[in-house]
Amino acid sequence: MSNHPVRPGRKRSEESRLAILTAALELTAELGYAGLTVDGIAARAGTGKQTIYRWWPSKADVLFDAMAAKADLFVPIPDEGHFAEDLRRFLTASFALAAKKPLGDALRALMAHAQLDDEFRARFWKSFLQRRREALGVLLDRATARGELTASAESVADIVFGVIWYRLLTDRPLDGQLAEELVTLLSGRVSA
Amino acid sequence: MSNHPVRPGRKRSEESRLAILTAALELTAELGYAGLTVDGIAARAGTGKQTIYRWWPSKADVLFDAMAAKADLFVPIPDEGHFAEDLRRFLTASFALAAKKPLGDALRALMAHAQLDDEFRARFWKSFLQRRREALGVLLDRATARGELTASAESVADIVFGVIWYRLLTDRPLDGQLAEELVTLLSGRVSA
Amino acid sequence: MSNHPVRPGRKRSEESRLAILTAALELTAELGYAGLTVDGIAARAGTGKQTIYRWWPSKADVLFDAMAAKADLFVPIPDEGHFAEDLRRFLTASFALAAKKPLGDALRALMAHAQLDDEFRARFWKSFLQRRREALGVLLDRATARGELTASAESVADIVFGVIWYRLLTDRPLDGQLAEELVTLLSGRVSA
Amino acid sequence: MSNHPVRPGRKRSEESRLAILTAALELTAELGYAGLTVDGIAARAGTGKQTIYRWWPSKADVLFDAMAAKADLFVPIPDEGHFAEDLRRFLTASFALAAKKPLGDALRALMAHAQLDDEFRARFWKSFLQRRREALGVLLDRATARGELTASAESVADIVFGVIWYRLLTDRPLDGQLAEELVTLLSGRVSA
DNA sequence: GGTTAATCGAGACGGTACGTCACGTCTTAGT
DNA sequence: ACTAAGACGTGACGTACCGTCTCGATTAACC
Repeated sequence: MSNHPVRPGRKRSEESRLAILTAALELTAELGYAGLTVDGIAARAGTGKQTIYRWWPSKADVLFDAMAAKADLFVPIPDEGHFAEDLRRFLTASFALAAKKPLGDALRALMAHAQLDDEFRARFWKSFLQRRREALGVLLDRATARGELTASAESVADIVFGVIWYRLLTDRPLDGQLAEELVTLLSGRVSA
Repeated sequence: MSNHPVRPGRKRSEESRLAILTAALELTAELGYAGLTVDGIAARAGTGKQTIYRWWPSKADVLFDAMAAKADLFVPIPDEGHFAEDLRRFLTASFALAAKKPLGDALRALMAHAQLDDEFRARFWKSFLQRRREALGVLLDRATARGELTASAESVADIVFGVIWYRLLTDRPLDGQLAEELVTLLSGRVSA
Repeated sequence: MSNHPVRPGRKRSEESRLAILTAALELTAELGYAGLTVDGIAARAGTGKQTIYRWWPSKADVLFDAMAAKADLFVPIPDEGHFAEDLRRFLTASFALAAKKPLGDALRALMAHAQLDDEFRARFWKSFLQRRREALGVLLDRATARGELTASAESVADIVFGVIWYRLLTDRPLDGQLAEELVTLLSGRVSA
Repeated sequence: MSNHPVRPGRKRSEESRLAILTAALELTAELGYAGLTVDGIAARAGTGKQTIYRWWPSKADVLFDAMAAKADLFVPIPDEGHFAEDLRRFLTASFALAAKKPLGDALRALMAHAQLDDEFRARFWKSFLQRRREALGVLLDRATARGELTASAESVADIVFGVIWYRLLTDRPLDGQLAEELVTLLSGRVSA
């Protein structure tokens, strides 16, 4: 009944898995995503290249796993009673995530890679972008139920993530003022 | 008085320049940006690779020049009397641009490349992104003067371009409904 | 006890090695050394260029190995009892070697290459020219012991190889008459 | 009747001709023949590349002309009364030539180039090697008339030039002892 | 306890594209 | 006609990574 039928043979090395993820993150921080190579990861991790190719389809997937392992990418937002505060918290958490040192750069790189590799694009959408939308969706559903939204949930999501990604990709910081203006605009409330 | 003092030597070949730009655009359409190579451009254009490297720093710059040569990237928006209509026209023109066949894909690729190449990122910002912001800026200045804006000009620009790029990069179409919601939200007016 | 401690990793491909040597020799015969390129060898051999660069420092080294593999470059001369006959046999064997079709041309090319590449010059001296001198040295030692030499062993070697190379490099055949005159002059004997 | 019919247009620039020859010699001395390029000569000489290609078939021909302009390549040997002394003087003059700093290296390079370029090989033979043989030929004719030769004139020439070139090409100095041994061997005389 | 099978590190392999270099030719304006 | 300057098409260079393929060794489940 298990989907992990007991197979003979050596088990996957947890040590190698971690070494690879660590190496990927370190190398991205040191050389940038453009300087990240599978050979480089393998060398740094003390691993064979095959071990990487066996478990990840591309170096972008390695990097994504590495990020997911090091950071909480999907922070839940408790119900604060009204959308303005919910959104403020969501934005604050998201801005903090993007500002974290190797994280913002890595996300930019993954979004870039997604434009060049159709298969990764699909995986990135499903495993990250869509899940982020769903996290925001929880807030939007609550707001919709309360009649607090000034635009369709779909558009609000596109505005929120659009602004975040646009600032990230154009290398401009995500500051508190922007958050407040978004809250005001999207919740129909004046900020505190 | 001329900034082109007469220099000796053979003049740059206009024929080669055009052949290269055409080849770059064709190959991007046929193979995608990932399949675009300098060797490929040179072969298709019937030029030497050196001729490409002599005049462009990277294949992304070639592609950008090719796009700029084929499409009007900076459409001016006449004063329609109020911001809602100005913005509607700006969005319609921008959405149309992004939907044009090889153009949207090329823009996605250039934004991606900008994430991997710092020098290109600066050039792309100056020669495209910033100029697009300035085009929108004209509208925003008019609206500010009339007191029509619901948020700071800076944030409005980030929202407009953020939504456009986010939809583009996540491969989802830019539809009329989105435009109307943006107009309503940002101009404080109910759409016609 | 082995000087080949077991190393991990895939073994060097004997098949590729042979294909490269064969291709190098064929292409030299077909196009001349000037037309011999690493790209060409790799294409003909069905290998990657890296495989060539991994194992040989230059195309001249490839060609030398190819020659060494196909021909007996260092024929031993049995003791014939007196230097005149020893030398005659050495010359006959050497002349035959130089006259063999792709061999003479290849040797000319390698000597030429040695003039343009200091590192290859050193390798060519050690792996070919010096070993040829040592082969002749055996004969000269026997002759010295018997008191048959008309000049110092060093000078005799320079004369023998000098004449061979000079004729080769000036594209003039090495004929039997020359051999006889050398034998007479250097052994102090009248030829049979 | 003149073989220099008066032609219209600008005369060949003597200044450029000299600058090119000087540059060729300097660059060969500084970088070695392998580092000698037509672009380099033109840049150093302050000349267009076309001017070089108009007057010389290859960079080797430029270098040969440069050498010929700087050194007396064909020193005549006065009749000293007997072959031994004639030969000694010829060898001394030749050894000195080969030892002169940029000259020996340049000669090595030209001989090498001749192996890779059939047309240059023919020109080099006619304009240098053969003329050197003729210079020696004068001595050999005198010796033949006096019955002093120990081998055919042809073979003696091959031995003399063979030894010189072989030592030169294998980067070993031409010393006085070698000269004496050659004199002894070829003139049938004991050296002074 | 031997057999079978999956994994591991290492590293060689066939490829593709890179960005550079030098070639020899052509074009320009000027002498 | 010749010159300096320099852009051009061509083709080879040597390097970097790619993703795949042996190797021999190690580790686990199965018989």
